[in-house]
Amino acid sequence: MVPETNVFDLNQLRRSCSSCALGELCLPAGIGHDDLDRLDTTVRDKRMLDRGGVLYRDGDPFAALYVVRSGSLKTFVQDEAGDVQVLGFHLPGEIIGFDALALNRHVSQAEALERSSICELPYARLQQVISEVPALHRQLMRVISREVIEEHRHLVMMGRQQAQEQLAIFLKSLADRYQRLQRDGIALSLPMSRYDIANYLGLVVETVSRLFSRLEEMGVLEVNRKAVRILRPDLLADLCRNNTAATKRHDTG
Amino acid sequence: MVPETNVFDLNQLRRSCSSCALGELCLPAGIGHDDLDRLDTTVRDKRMLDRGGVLYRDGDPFAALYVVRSGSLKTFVQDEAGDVQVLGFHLPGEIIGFDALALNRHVSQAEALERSSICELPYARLQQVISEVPALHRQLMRVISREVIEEHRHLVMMGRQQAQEQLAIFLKSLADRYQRLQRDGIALSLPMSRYDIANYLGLVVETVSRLFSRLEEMGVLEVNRKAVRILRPDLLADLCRNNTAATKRHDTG
DNA sequence: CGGTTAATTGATCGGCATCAAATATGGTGG
DNA sequence: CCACCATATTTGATGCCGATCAATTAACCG
Repeated sequence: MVPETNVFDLNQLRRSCSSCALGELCLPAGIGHDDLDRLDTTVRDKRMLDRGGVLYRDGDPFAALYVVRSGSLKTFVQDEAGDVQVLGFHLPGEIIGFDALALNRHVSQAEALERSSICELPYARLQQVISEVPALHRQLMRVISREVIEEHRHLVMMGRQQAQEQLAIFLKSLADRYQRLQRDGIALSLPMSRYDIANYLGLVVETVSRLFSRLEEMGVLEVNRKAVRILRPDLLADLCRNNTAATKRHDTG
Repeated sequence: MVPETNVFDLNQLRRSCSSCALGELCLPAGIGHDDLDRLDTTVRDKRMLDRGGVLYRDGDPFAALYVVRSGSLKTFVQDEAGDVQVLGFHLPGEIIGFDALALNRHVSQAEALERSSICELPYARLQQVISEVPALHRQLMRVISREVIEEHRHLVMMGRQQAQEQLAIFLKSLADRYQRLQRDGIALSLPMSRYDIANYLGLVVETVSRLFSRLEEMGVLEVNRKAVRILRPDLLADLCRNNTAATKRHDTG
Protein backbone atom coordinates (compact mmCIF):
# COMPACT_ATOMS: atom_id res chain seq x y z
CA MET A 1 0.00 0.00 0.00
CA VAL A 2 2.86 2.33 0.72
CA PRO A 3 4.32 1.97 -2.78
CA GLU A 4 0.91 2.59 -4.29
CA THR A 5 0.36 5.90 -2.55
CA ASN A 6 3.87 6.90 -3.49
CA VAL A 7 3.19 6.29 -7.14
CA PHE A 8 -0.02 8.25 -6.91
CA ASP A 9 1.69 11.15 -5.17
CA LEU A 10 4.51 11.21 -7.67
CA ASN A 11 2.02 11.51 -10.47
CA GLN A 12 0.40 14.38 -8.70
CA LEU A 13 3.77 15.99 -8.28
CA ARG A 14 4.69 15.79 -11.92
CA ARG A 15 2.16 18.46 -12.73
CA SER A 16 3.63 21.79 -13.60
CA CYS A 17 2.87 25.29 -12.35
CA SER A 18 0.61 25.80 -15.35
CA SER A 19 -1.70 23.02 -14.29
CA CYS A 20 -1.24 23.27 -10.52
CA ALA A 21 -4.42 23.65 -8.55
CA LEU A 22 -2.89 26.50 -6.55
CA GLY A 23 -2.65 28.67 -9.64
CA GLU A 24 -2.67 32.34 -8.83
CA LEU A 25 -2.47 31.66 -5.10
CA CYS A 26 1.20 30.77 -5.50
CA LEU A 27 4.25 32.43 -7.04
CA PRO A 28 2.66 32.55 -10.54
CA ALA A 29 0.37 35.40 -9.41
CA GLY A 30 0.73 38.13 -11.99
CA ILE A 31 2.98 36.08 -14.26
CA GLY A 32 1.98 35.88 -17.92
CA HIS A 33 1.20 32.62 -19.70
CA ASP A 34 4.47 32.48 -21.61
CA ASP A 35 6.62 33.27 -18.61
CA LEU A 36 4.82 30.62 -16.63
CA ASP A 37 6.45 27.93 -18.71
CA ARG A 38 9.81 29.38 -17.86
CA LEU A 39 8.93 29.42 -14.18
CA ASP A 40 8.15 25.74 -14.58
CA THR A 41 11.72 25.04 -15.56
CA THR A 42 12.75 26.45 -12.20
CA VAL A 43 10.89 23.91 -10.17
CA ARG A 44 13.43 21.15 -10.20
CA ASP A 45 12.57 18.88 -7.36
CA LYS A 46 9.36 18.03 -5.65
CA ARG A 47 9.48 16.43 -2.26
CA MET A 48 7.12 14.59 0.03
CA LEU A 49 7.40 14.93 3.77
CA ASP A 50 5.67 12.83 6.39
CA ARG A 51 4.42 14.32 9.63
CA GLY A 52 7.45 15.51 11.58
CA GLY A 53 9.63 15.38 8.46
CA VAL A 54 12.27 18.09 8.32
CA LEU A 55 12.59 20.22 5.17
CA TYR A 56 15.63 22.10 6.40
CA ARG A 57 17.27 22.64 9.73
CA ASP A 58 19.31 25.31 11.40
CA GLY A 59 22.74 25.50 9.81
CA ASP A 60 21.82 23.78 6.55
CA PRO A 61 23.48 25.43 3.56
CA PHE A 62 21.13 27.53 1.48
CA ALA A 63 20.15 25.70 -1.67
CA ALA A 64 16.61 26.62 -2.51
CA LEU A 65 13.37 28.30 -1.64
CA TYR A 66 10.40 26.04 -1.03
CA VAL A 67 6.72 26.30 -1.86
CA VAL A 68 4.20 24.38 0.17
CA ARG A 69 2.14 22.52 -2.39
CA SER A 70 -0.13 20.58 -0.06
CA GLY A 71 -0.25 19.91 3.66
CA SER A 72 1.31 22.31 6.13
CA LEU A 73 4.57 23.10 7.91
CA LYS A 74 5.78 24.97 10.92
CA THR A 75 8.99 26.98 11.06
CA PHE A 76 10.83 27.64 14.29
CA VAL A 77 14.13 28.69 15.80
CA GLN A 78 15.81 26.80 18.58
CA ASP A 79 18.60 28.16 20.76
CA GLU A 80 21.51 26.24 22.25
CA ALA A 81 19.45 25.44 25.35
CA GLY A 82 16.84 23.72 23.21
CA ASP A 83 14.47 26.62 23.72
CA VAL A 84 12.02 26.82 20.81
CA GLN A 85 10.05 29.68 19.27
CA VAL A 86 7.55 28.81 16.57
CA LEU A 87 7.72 31.49 13.88
CA GLY A 88 4.82 30.51 11.69
CA PHE A 89 2.55 27.91 10.18
CA HIS A 90 2.66 27.59 6.43
CA LEU A 91 -0.18 26.51 4.15
CA PRO A 92 -0.24 25.65 0.43
CA GLY A 93 1.04 28.42 -1.84
CA GLU A 94 3.31 29.91 0.80
CA ILE A 95 7.03 30.22 0.21
CA ILE A 96 9.57 29.55 2.93
CA GLY A 97 13.34 29.59 3.26
CA PHE A 98 14.02 33.34 2.95
CA ASP A 99 15.89 33.31 6.24
CA ALA A 100 18.85 31.65 4.55
CA LEU A 101 19.54 34.42 2.03
CA ALA A 102 21.48 36.57 4.47
CA LEU A 103 24.21 34.11 5.50
CA ASN A 104 23.78 31.43 2.84
CA ARG A 105 22.60 29.03 5.48
CA HIS A 106 19.32 28.46 7.22
CA VAL A 107 18.91 29.90 10.68
CA SER A 108 15.61 28.19 11.39
CA GLN A 109 13.96 24.81 10.92
CA ALA A 110 10.99 23.80 8.82
CA GLU A 111 9.00 20.72 9.76
CA ALA A 112 5.89 19.14 8.30
CA LEU A 113 2.80 19.12 10.51
CA GLU A 114 1.16 16.48 8.34
CA ARG A 115 1.98 14.62 5.15
CA SER A 116 2.94 17.43 2.80
CA SER A 117 4.33 17.96 -0.66
CA ILE A 118 6.86 20.66 -1.42
CA CYS A 119 8.03 22.36 -4.61
CA GLU A 120 11.74 23.09 -4.48
CA LEU A 121 13.08 26.16 -6.26
CA PRO A 122 16.88 25.90 -6.50
CA TYR A 123 18.05 29.43 -5.96
CA ALA A 124 20.73 29.52 -8.65
CA ARG A 125 18.20 28.54 -11.29
CA LEU A 126 15.59 30.88 -9.82
CA GLN A 127 17.97 33.82 -10.05
CA GLN A 128 18.60 33.08 -13.69
CA VAL A 129 14.90 32.94 -14.50
CA ILE A 130 14.36 36.13 -12.52
CA SER A 131 16.87 37.95 -14.68
CA GLU A 132 14.86 36.87 -17.74
CA VAL A 133 11.42 37.54 -16.27
CA PRO A 134 11.23 40.91 -14.52
CA ALA A 135 7.66 40.25 -13.40
CA LEU A 136 8.92 37.32 -11.40
CA HIS A 137 11.37 39.54 -9.57
CA ARG A 138 8.62 41.91 -8.55
CA GLN A 139 6.42 39.01 -7.54
CA LEU A 140 9.15 37.47 -5.41
CA MET A 141 9.75 40.80 -3.68
CA ARG A 142 6.02 41.04 -3.01
CA VAL A 143 6.10 37.60 -1.44
CA ILE A 144 8.99 38.49 0.86
CA SER A 145 7.28 41.72 1.77
CA ARG A 146 4.16 39.76 2.68
CA GLU A 147 6.30 37.66 4.99
CA VAL A 148 7.64 40.79 6.64
CA ILE A 149 4.09 42.09 7.13
CA GLU A 150 2.94 38.75 8.50
CA GLU A 151 5.72 38.90 11.09
CA HIS A 152 4.59 42.38 12.04
CA ARG A 153 1.14 40.93 12.70
CA HIS A 154 2.73 38.25 14.83
CA LEU A 155 4.64 40.87 16.81
CA VAL A 156 1.56 43.00 17.39
CA MET A 157 -0.35 39.96 18.54
CA MET A 158 2.33 38.88 21.01
CA GLY A 159 3.16 42.34 22.25
CA ARG A 160 -0.20 43.98 22.61
CA GLN A 161 -3.00 41.43 22.92
CA GLN A 162 -4.45 39.50 25.80
CA ALA A 163 -4.24 35.72 25.60
CA GLN A 164 -7.87 35.30 24.56
CA GLU A 165 -7.59 37.89 21.81
CA GLN A 166 -4.42 36.24 20.59
CA LEU A 167 -6.12 32.89 20.18
CA ALA A 168 -9.13 34.51 18.50
CA ILE A 169 -6.85 36.29 16.02
CA PHE A 170 -4.91 33.11 15.40
CA LEU A 171 -8.05 31.10 14.67
CA LYS A 172 -9.61 33.77 12.48
CA SER A 173 -6.39 34.15 10.52
CA LEU A 174 -6.20 30.41 9.99
CA ALA A 175 -9.84 30.24 8.93
CA ASP A 176 -9.34 33.08 6.46
CA ARG A 177 -6.28 31.45 4.94
CA TYR A 178 -8.09 28.14 4.46
CA GLN A 179 -11.02 29.91 2.91
CA ARG A 180 -8.73 31.69 0.45
CA LEU A 181 -7.57 28.21 -0.55
CA GLN A 182 -11.19 27.28 -1.36
CA ARG A 183 -11.32 25.10 1.70
CA ASP A 184 -13.66 25.05 4.65
CA GLY A 185 -13.18 28.13 6.79
CA ILE A 186 -15.71 27.05 9.41
CA ALA A 187 -14.95 23.43 10.24
CA LEU A 188 -11.21 23.55 10.80
CA SER A 189 -8.90 20.62 11.31
CA LEU A 190 -5.93 22.12 13.09
CA PRO A 191 -2.76 20.44 11.83
CA MET A 192 -0.64 21.76 14.72
CA SER A 193 -0.58 20.67 18.35
CA ARG A 194 -1.73 22.75 21.30
CA TYR A 195 1.95 23.04 22.22
CA ASP A 196 2.71 24.57 18.84
CA ILE A 197 -0.15 27.04 19.15
CA ALA A 198 0.88 28.01 22.68
CA ASN A 199 4.48 28.47 21.67
CA TYR A 200 3.55 30.48 18.61
CA LEU A 201 1.49 32.82 20.78
CA GLY A 202 4.06 33.06 23.57
CA LEU A 203 1.81 31.20 26.03
CA VAL A 204 1.87 27.84 27.78
CA VAL A 205 -0.17 24.88 26.67
CA GLU A 206 -2.45 24.96 29.72
CA THR A 207 -3.52 28.50 28.94
CA VAL A 208 -4.34 27.63 25.36
CA SER A 209 -6.32 24.60 26.43
CA ARG A 210 -8.29 26.70 28.91
CA LEU A 211 -8.97 29.32 26.26
CA PHE A 212 -10.36 26.72 23.86
CA SER A 213 -12.67 25.60 26.65
CA ARG A 214 -13.69 29.16 27.42
CA LEU A 215 -14.46 29.96 23.80
CA GLU A 216 -16.54 26.81 23.67
CA GLU A 217 -18.46 27.84 26.79
CA MET A 218 -19.05 31.23 25.20
CA GLY A 219 -20.63 29.46 22.25
CA VAL A 220 -18.02 30.78 19.81
CA LEU A 221 -16.48 27.41 19.01
CA GLU A 222 -17.18 23.73 19.09
CA VAL A 223 -13.93 22.06 20.06
CA ASN A 224 -13.05 18.45 19.66
CA ARG A 225 -9.29 18.05 19.76
CA LYS A 226 -7.97 19.03 16.36
CA ALA A 227 -11.48 19.51 15.04
CA VAL A 228 -12.63 23.05 15.68
CA ARG A 229 -15.88 24.42 14.30
CA ILE A 230 -16.50 28.13 14.34
CA LEU A 231 -20.12 28.45 15.43
CA ARG A 232 -20.19 32.24 15.65
CA PRO A 233 -17.77 33.87 13.19
CA ASP A 234 -19.23 37.24 14.18
CA LEU A 235 -18.32 36.79 17.84
CA LEU A 236 -14.89 35.52 16.91
CA ALA A 237 -14.31 38.64 14.84
CA ASP A 238 -15.44 40.77 17.77
CA LEU A 239 -13.01 39.07 20.09
CA CYS A 240 -10.18 39.92 17.71
CA ARG A 241 -10.80 43.63 18.19
CA ASN A 242 -11.83 43.49 21.81
CA ASN A 243 -9.13 45.82 23.06
CA THR A 244 -10.28 45.82 26.63
CA ALA A 245 -6.69 46.44 27.63
CA ALA A 246 -6.11 49.42 25.38
CA THR A 247 -4.22 51.57 27.85
CA LYS A 248 -0.67 52.44 28.77
CA ARG A 249 0.89 49.56 26.99
CA HIS A 250 -0.22 51.06 23.72
CA ASP A 251 1.16 54.53 24.00
CA THR A 252 4.49 55.59 22.73
CA GLY A 253 6.44 58.76 23.18
CA MET B 1 21.92 80.10 11.57
CA VAL B 2 19.31 77.73 10.31
CA PRO B 3 20.21 78.37 6.66
CA GLU B 4 23.88 77.81 7.43
CA THR B 5 23.36 74.35 8.88
CA ASN B 6 21.19 73.51 5.91
CA VAL B 7 23.94 74.46 3.51
CA PHE B 8 26.41 72.44 5.48
CA ASP B 9 24.11 69.42 5.58
CA LEU B 10 23.40 69.64 1.88
CA ASN B 11 27.09 69.58 1.15
CA GLN B 12 27.42 66.52 3.31
CA LEU B 13 24.57 64.91 1.46
CA ARG B 14 26.04 65.50 -1.96
CA ARG B 15 28.63 62.87 -1.28
CA SER B 16 28.07 59.66 -3.18
CA CYS B 17 28.04 56.05 -2.07
CA SER B 18 31.68 55.76 -3.15
CA SER B 19 32.79 58.33 -0.63
CA CYS B 20 30.15 57.72 2.06
CA ALA B 21 31.52 57.04 5.50
CA LEU B 22 29.21 54.06 5.85
CA GLY B 23 30.95 52.25 3.03
CA GLU B 24 30.61 48.50 3.28
CA LEU B 25 28.21 48.80 6.20
CA CYS B 26 25.49 49.84 3.78
CA LEU B 27 24.03 48.47 0.56
CA PRO B 28 27.41 48.64 -1.28
CA ALA B 29 28.67 45.63 0.66
CA GLY B 30 30.04 43.20 -1.88
CA ILE B 31 29.52 45.56 -4.82
CA GLY B 32 32.49 46.10 -7.12
CA HIS B 33 34.08 49.51 -7.70
CA ASP B 34 32.59 49.96 -11.16
CA ASP B 35 29.11 48.92 -10.15
CA LEU B 36 29.26 51.29 -7.22
CA ASP B 37 29.11 54.25 -9.57
CA ARG B 38 25.97 52.83 -11.08
CA LEU B 39 24.47 52.37 -7.62
CA ASP B 40 25.19 56.05 -7.08
CA THR B 41 22.89 56.96 -9.92
CA THR B 42 20.09 55.23 -8.01
CA VAL B 43 20.28 57.50 -5.03
CA ARG B 44 18.16 60.32 -6.27
CA ASP B 45 17.06 62.25 -3.26
CA LYS B 46 18.57 62.79 0.12
CA ARG B 47 16.40 64.03 2.90
CA MET B 48 16.83 65.54 6.33
CA LEU B 49 14.37 64.79 9.10
CA ASP B 50 14.11 66.54 12.43
CA ARG B 51 13.22 64.67 15.60
CA GLY B 52 9.66 63.39 15.17
CA GLY B 53 9.80 63.93 11.41
CA VAL B 54 7.87 61.33 9.43
CA LEU B 55 9.59 59.58 6.52
CA TYR B 56 6.50 57.66 5.45
CA ARG B 57 3.21 56.84 7.06
CA ASP B 58 0.67 54.07 6.87
CA GLY B 59 -1.11 54.18 3.53
CA ASP B 60 1.52 56.21 1.68
CA PRO B 61 2.06 54.93 -1.86
CA PHE B 62 5.26 52.99 -2.31
CA ALA B 63 7.85 55.14 -4.02
CA ALA B 64 11.24 54.18 -2.66
CA LEU B 65 13.36 52.31 -0.21
CA TYR B 66 15.28 54.38 2.29
CA VAL B 67 18.73 54.08 3.82
CA VAL B 68 19.46 55.68 7.16
CA ARG B 69 22.57 57.73 6.56
CA SER B 70 22.90 59.34 9.98
CA GLY B 71 20.75 59.60 13.06
CA SER B 72 18.11 56.98 13.82
CA LEU B 73 14.46 56.14 13.19
CA LYS B 74 11.75 53.99 14.64
CA THR B 75 9.18 52.08 12.61
CA PHE B 76 5.80 51.14 14.00
CA VAL B 77 2.30 50.05 13.10
CA GLN B 78 -0.79 51.69 14.49
CA ASP B 79 -4.28 50.23 14.39
CA GLU B 80 -7.57 52.07 14.03
CA ALA B 81 -7.83 52.45 17.82
CA GLY B 82 -4.51 54.31 17.89
CA ASP B 83 -2.81 51.29 19.39
CA VAL B 84 0.90 51.31 18.53
CA GLN B 85 3.49 48.56 18.19
CA VAL B 86 7.08 49.62 17.65
CA LEU B 87 8.67 47.26 15.12
CA GLY B 88 12.26 48.37 15.23
CA PHE B 89 14.89 51.05 15.68
CA HIS B 90 17.05 51.76 12.67
CA LEU B 91 20.64 52.98 12.70
CA PRO B 92 22.88 54.22 9.88
CA GLY B 93 23.33 51.76 7.02
CA GLU B 94 20.00 50.09 7.59
CA ILE B 95 17.38 49.97 4.84
CA ILE B 96 13.69 50.43 5.56
CA GLY B 97 10.50 50.49 3.54
CA PHE B 98 10.26 46.83 2.50
CA ASP B 99 6.81 46.56 4.00
CA ALA B 100 5.38 48.50 1.03
CA LEU B 101 6.45 46.03 -1.65
CA ALA B 102 3.50 43.71 -1.11
CA LEU B 103 0.62 46.13 -1.68
CA ASN B 104 2.45 49.07 -3.25
CA ARG B 105 1.72 51.14 -0.18
CA HIS B 106 3.28 51.39 3.21
CA VAL B 107 1.60 49.57 6.05
CA SER B 108 3.75 51.09 8.78
CA GLN B 109 5.19 54.43 9.75
CA ALA B 110 8.83 55.56 9.98
CA GLU B 111 9.72 58.46 12.24
CA ALA B 112 13.03 60.08 13.13
CA LEU B 113 14.17 59.74 16.75
CA GLU B 114 16.68 62.55 16.29
CA ARG B 115 17.87 64.77 13.47
CA SER B 116 18.63 62.26 10.73
CA SER B 117 19.61 62.16 7.09
CA ILE B 118 18.14 59.64 4.69
CA CYS B 119 19.17 58.34 1.28
CA GLU B 120 16.18 57.73 -0.93
CA LEU B 121 16.28 54.91 -3.47
CA PRO B 122 13.37 55.33 -5.91
CA TYR B 123 12.25 51.80 -6.56
CA ALA B 124 11.71 52.09 -10.30
CA ARG B 125 15.30 53.25 -10.78
CA LEU B 126 16.57 50.68 -8.30
CA GLN B 127 14.92 47.87 -10.22
CA GLN B 128 16.57 49.03 -13.40
CA VAL B 129 20.00 49.12 -11.81
CA ILE B 130 19.35 45.73 -10.26
CA SER B 131 18.70 44.24 -13.68
CA GLU B 132 22.11 45.56 -14.77
CA VAL B 133 24.02 44.61 -11.63
CA PRO B 134 23.22 41.08 -10.49
CA ALA B 135 25.41 41.49 -7.41
CA LEU B 136 23.08 44.22 -6.24
CA HIS B 137 20.11 41.91 -6.51
CA ARG B 138 21.78 39.36 -4.31
CA GLN B 139 22.83 42.05 -1.87
CA LEU B 140 19.31 43.44 -1.65
CA MET B 141 17.91 39.97 -1.00
CA ARG B 142 20.50 39.52 1.73
CA VAL B 143 19.37 42.77 3.32
CA ILE B 144 15.72 41.75 3.31
CA SER B 145 16.66 38.38 4.69
CA ARG B 146 18.53 40.11 7.51
CA GLU B 147 15.37 42.02 8.30
CA VAL B 148 13.40 38.78 8.46
CA ILE B 149 15.99 37.31 10.83
CA GLU B 150 15.96 40.44 12.96
CA GLU B 151 12.21 40.10 13.33
CA HIS B 152 12.68 36.50 14.39
CA ARG B 153 14.97 37.76 17.14
CA HIS B 154 12.32 40.25 18.17
CA LEU B 155 9.70 37.50 18.30
CA VAL B 156 11.89 35.21 20.38
CA MET B 157 12.61 38.05 22.77
CA MET B 158 8.96 38.94 23.24
CA GLY B 159 7.68 35.40 23.33
CA ARG B 160 10.21 33.62 25.48
CA GLN B 161 12.14 36.02 27.68
CA GLN B 162 11.48 37.61 31.03
CA ALA B 163 11.30 41.39 31.13
CA GLN B 164 14.82 41.78 32.55
CA GLU B 165 16.33 39.50 29.93
CA GLN B 166 14.49 41.38 27.23
CA LEU B 167 15.98 44.69 28.28
CA ALA B 168 19.44 43.17 28.58
CA ILE B 169 19.18 41.74 25.08
CA PHE B 170 17.88 45.04 23.75
CA LEU B 171 20.77 47.00 25.27
CA LYS B 172 23.42 44.52 24.20
CA SER B 173 22.06 44.47 20.66
CA LEU B 174 22.08 48.25 20.52
CA ALA B 175 25.62 48.41 21.89
CA ASP B 176 26.80 45.85 19.34
CA ARG B 177 25.21 47.76 16.48
CA TYR B 178 26.82 51.03 17.53
CA GLN B 179 30.17 49.33 17.85
CA ARG B 180 29.88 47.93 14.35
CA LEU B 181 29.44 51.52 13.24
CA GLN B 182 32.76 52.41 14.87
CA ARG B 183 30.96 54.23 17.61
CA ASP B 184 31.04 53.87 21.36
CA GLY B 185 29.50 50.61 22.43
CA ILE B 186 29.90 51.32 26.14
CA ALA B 187 28.65 54.86 26.71
CA LEU B 188 25.35 54.81 24.90
CA SER B 189 23.09 57.74 24.22
CA LEU B 190 19.70 56.17 23.69
CA PRO B 191 17.86 58.08 20.99
CA MET B 192 14.47 56.55 21.83
CA SER B 193 12.19 57.22 24.79
CA ARG B 194 11.41 54.82 27.60
CA TYR B 195 7.95 54.55 26.11
CA ASP B 196 9.43 53.43 22.80
CA ILE B 197 11.61 50.84 24.50
CA ALA B 198 8.71 49.54 26.57
CA ASN B 199 6.44 49.32 23.56
CA TYR B 200 9.12 47.60 21.48
CA LEU B 201 9.53 44.96 24.20
CA GLY B 202 5.81 44.52 24.84
CA LEU B 203 6.07 46.02 28.33
CA VAL B 204 4.82 49.18 30.05
CA VAL B 205 7.03 52.17 30.69
CA GLU B 206 7.03 51.70 34.48
CA THR B 207 8.45 48.23 34.12
CA VAL B 208 11.25 49.43 31.87
CA SER B 209 12.08 52.27 34.21
CA ARG B 210 12.23 49.87 37.15
CA LEU B 211 14.47 47.50 35.19
CA PHE B 212 16.94 50.29 34.41
CA SER B 213 17.04 51.04 38.12
CA ARG B 214 17.52 47.39 38.98
CA LEU B 215 20.35 46.93 36.48
CA GLU B 216 21.98 50.01 37.96
CA GLU B 217 21.66 48.58 41.49
CA MET B 218 23.22 45.37 40.22
CA GLY B 219 26.19 47.38 39.00
CA VAL B 220 25.63 46.43 35.38
CA LEU B 221 24.75 49.90 34.17
CA GLU B 222 25.13 53.52 35.05
CA VAL B 223 21.89 55.20 34.04
CA ASN B 224 21.29 58.88 33.57
CA ARG B 225 18.22 59.39 31.44
CA LYS B 226 19.23 58.81 27.86
CA ALA B 227 22.86 58.37 28.86
CA VAL B 228 23.51 54.73 29.67
CA ARG B 229 27.00 53.41 30.41
CA ILE B 230 27.61 49.68 30.40
CA LEU B 231 29.85 49.12 33.42
CA ARG B 232 29.91 45.34 33.22
CA PRO B 233 29.50 44.06 29.65
CA ASP B 234 30.20 40.56 30.93
CA LEU B 235 27.27 40.64 33.35
CA LEU B 236 25.04 42.13 30.69
CA ALA B 237 25.92 39.28 28.35
CA ASP B 238 25.15 36.80 31.13
CA LEU B 239 21.75 38.33 31.68
CA CYS B 240 20.95 37.84 28.00
CA ARG B 241 21.29 34.08 28.37
CA ASN B 242 19.92 33.78 31.87
CA ASN B 243 17.10 31.46 30.92
CA THR B 244 15.84 31.02 34.45
CA ALA B 245 12.41 30.47 32.98
CA ALA B 246 13.40 27.76 30.55
CA THR B 247 10.52 25.42 31.21
CA LYS B 248 7.14 24.58 29.73
CA ARG B 249 6.86 27.70 27.69
CA HIS B 250 9.76 26.50 25.61
CA ASP B 251 8.61 23.06 24.66
CA THR B 252 6.74 22.27 21.53
CA GLY B 253 5.05 19.10 20.35
C1' DC C 1 -4.54 -3.92 25.31
C1' DG C 2 -0.77 -1.58 27.65
C1' DG C 3 2.43 2.20 27.35
C1' DT C 4 3.34 6.76 25.80
C1' DT C 5 2.15 11.34 24.59
C1' DA C 6 -1.48 14.99 24.07
C1' DA C 7 -4.94 17.50 26.15
C1' DT C 8 -7.76 19.00 29.83
C1' DT C 9 -8.85 20.73 34.44
C1' DG C 10 -7.81 22.43 39.14
C1' DA C 11 -5.10 25.06 42.80
C1' DT C 12 -1.69 28.26 43.78
C1' DC C 13 1.87 31.70 42.95
C1' DG C 14 4.47 35.42 40.94
C1' DG C 15 5.76 38.87 37.56
C1' DC C 16 4.18 42.48 35.35
C1' DA C 17 0.23 45.74 34.64
C1' DT C 18 -2.33 49.07 36.73
C1' DC C 19 -3.25 52.98 39.57
C1' DA C 20 -1.29 56.89 41.91
C1' DA C 21 1.97 60.41 42.87
C1' DA C 22 6.39 62.67 43.01
C1' DT C 23 10.31 64.46 40.56
C1' DA C 24 13.04 65.86 36.71
C1' DT C 25 13.46 67.84 32.17
C1' DG C 26 13.04 70.60 28.20
C1' DG C 27 10.86 73.95 25.61
C1' DT C 28 8.33 78.53 25.57
C1' DG C 29 7.16 82.98 26.49
C1' DG C 30 7.84 86.84 29.37
C1' DC D 1 17.76 84.52 32.14
C1' DC D 2 14.06 82.72 34.59
C1' DA D 3 9.30 81.17 35.66
C1' DC D 4 6.08 78.12 33.92
C1' DC D 5 3.95 74.38 31.79
C1' DA D 6 3.70 70.05 29.36
C1' DT D 7 5.92 65.86 29.16
C1' DA D 8 9.27 62.21 30.43
C1' DT D 9 10.88 59.46 33.98
C1' DT D 10 11.02 57.46 38.36
C1' DT D 11 9.12 55.24 42.47
C1' DG D 12 5.55 53.09 45.39
C1' DA D 13 1.25 50.16 46.45
C1' DT D 14 -1.92 46.90 44.85
C1' DG D 15 -4.27 43.55 41.84
C1' DC D 16 -4.82 40.35 38.10
C1' DC D 17 -3.64 37.41 34.24
C1' DG D 18 -1.20 33.85 32.90
C1' DA D 19 2.70 30.63 34.58
C1' DT D 20 3.61 26.95 37.41
C1' DC D 21 2.75 22.73 39.85
C1' DA D 22 -0.12 18.69 40.10
C1' DA D 23 -3.30 15.23 38.63
C1' DT D 24 -6.69 13.20 35.57
C1' DT D 25 -8.52 11.83 31.16
C1' DA D 26 -8.29 10.92 26.34
C1' DA D 27 -6.04 9.61 22.12
C1' DC D 28 -2.54 7.26 19.59
C1' DC D 29 0.48 3.43 18.26
C1' DG D 30 2.67 -0.58 18.65
